[in-house]
Amino acid sequence: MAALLDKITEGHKRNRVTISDMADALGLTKSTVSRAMNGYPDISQATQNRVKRMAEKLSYRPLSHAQAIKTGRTRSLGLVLQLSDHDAQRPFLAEFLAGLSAGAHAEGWTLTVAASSSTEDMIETFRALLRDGKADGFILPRAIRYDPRVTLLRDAAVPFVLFGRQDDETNCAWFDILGEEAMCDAVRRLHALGHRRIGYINGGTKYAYAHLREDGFRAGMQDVGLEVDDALIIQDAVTSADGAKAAAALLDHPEPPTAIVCGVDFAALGAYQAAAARNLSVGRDLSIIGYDGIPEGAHATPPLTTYQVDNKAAGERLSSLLIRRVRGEPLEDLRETALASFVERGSIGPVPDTSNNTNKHET
Amino acid sequence: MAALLDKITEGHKRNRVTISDMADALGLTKSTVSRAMNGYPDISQATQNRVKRMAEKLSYRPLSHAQAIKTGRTRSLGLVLQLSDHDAQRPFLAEFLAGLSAGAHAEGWTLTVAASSSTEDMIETFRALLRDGKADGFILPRAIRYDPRVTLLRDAAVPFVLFGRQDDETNCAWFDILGEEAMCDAVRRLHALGHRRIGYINGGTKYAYAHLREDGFRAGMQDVGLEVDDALIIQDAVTSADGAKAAAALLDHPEPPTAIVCGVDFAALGAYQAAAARNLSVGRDLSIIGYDGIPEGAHATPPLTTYQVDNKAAGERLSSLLIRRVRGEPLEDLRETALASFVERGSIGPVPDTSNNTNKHET
DNA sequence: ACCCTTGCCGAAACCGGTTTCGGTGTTCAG
DNA sequence: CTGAACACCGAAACCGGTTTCGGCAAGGGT
Repeated sequence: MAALLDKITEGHKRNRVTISDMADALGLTKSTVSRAMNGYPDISQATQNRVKRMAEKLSYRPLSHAQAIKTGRTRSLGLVLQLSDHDAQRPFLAEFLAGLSAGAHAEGWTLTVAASSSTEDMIETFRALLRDGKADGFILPRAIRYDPRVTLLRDAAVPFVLFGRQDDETNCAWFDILGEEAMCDAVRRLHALGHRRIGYINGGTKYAYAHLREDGFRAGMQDVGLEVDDALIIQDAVTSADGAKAAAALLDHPEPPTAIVCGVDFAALGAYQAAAARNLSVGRDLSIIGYDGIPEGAHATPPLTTYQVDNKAAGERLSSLLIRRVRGEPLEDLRETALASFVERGSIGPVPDTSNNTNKHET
Repeated sequence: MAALLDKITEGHKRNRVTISDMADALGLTKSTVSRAMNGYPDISQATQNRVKRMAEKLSYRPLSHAQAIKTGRTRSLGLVLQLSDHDAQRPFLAEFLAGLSAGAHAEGWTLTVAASSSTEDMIETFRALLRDGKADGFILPRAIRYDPRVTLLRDAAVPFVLFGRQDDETNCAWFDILGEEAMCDAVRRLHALGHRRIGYINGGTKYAYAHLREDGFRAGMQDVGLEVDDALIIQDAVTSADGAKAAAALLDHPEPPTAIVCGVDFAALGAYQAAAARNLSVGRDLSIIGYDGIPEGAHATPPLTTYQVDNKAAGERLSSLLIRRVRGEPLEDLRETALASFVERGSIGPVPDTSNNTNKHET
């Protein structure tokens, strides 16, 4: 009889300890246990401790679905990916997810992800997740300048946190890596190596990061006292093909740059091709600095000097921030930045001998 | 008064239509509505239709958390990633997730993902997700030969579906791409081009796919009447560095192969390097075929001939299979396969002139 | 005409929590 | 000594569903 019962309960719900079990074990009522678990002030400290110790002992954790039906919150973070994004943030995704998951797990939260193809689709996806209470808040990767997701979620009064800074920063929580500092630093380093004509290949201008990085590049140029030649700035290179084309344009300039800073590593790798096509040796004839720290860069020849961003750490921070946001902390306290770390490899070097610089192609 | 009420309800739960609203609108009770929605046989067909039409009209969807508390199921698929995996299935992840998400969304399900670093961690992650009812079943990417996840989940009587085939196929639902067919086909094509000495660089032998693909390679060799020289088979190359080393070993063989088949594209790209280091022109002096269809392959010089797998479609199929599994369909009906599609690019060609084949290095 | 199915649905309990409301027992001022 | 304030907890309603149980009416057999 008892065995039969065991078998039945085992099959479906494995003897999970419920709040009633807790109440029985403690000689209290469900309501008291609930309020103790949630730290309500009208439960004495002594009782709270007693309850929490018992929870520990019985390894009781309130079932999030059960609470959700009353509270509406389910302790889960939402992430909707956009495949149309350039390369679907491919290199980052695994690490980024790992970070998000780790940050969520640390607080006992989970991560629900959805993918969308179009922007329309994306909005619909948000709506569906919200309507079904599948996410208490969202992480918004790859901030766009005037991000439609932000207006959508803000109107719906749904918590979110941006990865990247939006134009209208004041109204959101965000985490970002200071790409502009990296770009600025890149210029300084190149200047220290003697470079005076420095080109810049920017990333996708629809994204917020591109503008920031360009600003950083310009700031660096100003710092070292160089004037920027707008002909040496090219926009919207996010793939290696884009980068090759952009670099080609720079190198075919009457006064070509001796160094190129790239907003994204893929573009930098494209620049390698353009250099090779012109018989320029990267690191000697042409210095290249990228940004992102994709693995392909390390395996290129010569290995790409770049600024490495820690996407796993970013994910962790974002999870943490969003959880705090859902818990009600004010926006102002929920903004963090981090720096990308410089990784010096073989793709930069001192400026080449300038005597026959313009005819370098014939070397 | 009414306005105040509106404001309050709006803030927290946006006037979601509940089962009681349905009951009122229809003049039925909650229980009838519930059973009608779930297609219970003791509700007349007429009433079922009436209820479902009304659900459509009011756009009512039962709240999954609310049902979960009684049923234990929440209409969500679980996916736990292992970062330790070679390159964390990096190239595939975005597409794969998109497919999973699409497949889930089509049935009104969602996807919750978690990441784990170690195997221990992974088991703990499964447990946590199950204990909190965050997933009704799991998708298990990258099948391992004797997969610990399989035993874990089978013991716990939790539905799952494998991406890839396990050694013990009879006990699971799975979806897989027939990599062995691709490898076999590769050999046939190379043979048709005149190649007689063909090397094989396999992927990670801990994974199930590697054994299957090697079998496919051997089967192809047998098909065309070639004997396999075990010295021309190298195992466990999953990165481009691995591939370069493996290919180097093959090319330094006294009787080097004129063609190399690779179990994974990354290894194939590594073989490019080994070829370049020996002044062999890929596509002329040495033919290379890969498998996976990573984007890097298309941009290599020459572009890599490979077998493209559609990871998005795979994800969709896996979601669908798992959902059916959770709904109770028997294992036997839940096995599907697909083929990778051959993509001919520049990395293969007719066998080079054999007269000075062994001295090719000096060319 | 009577009983027994069978089809169909309502009433109410239940799931595992949260929250409102109220009722004790102390304490402390008057 | 009384009354009010306060700290603390129990009783019960509630959230949005599912499920068990039972009741009623129509149909079918004798």
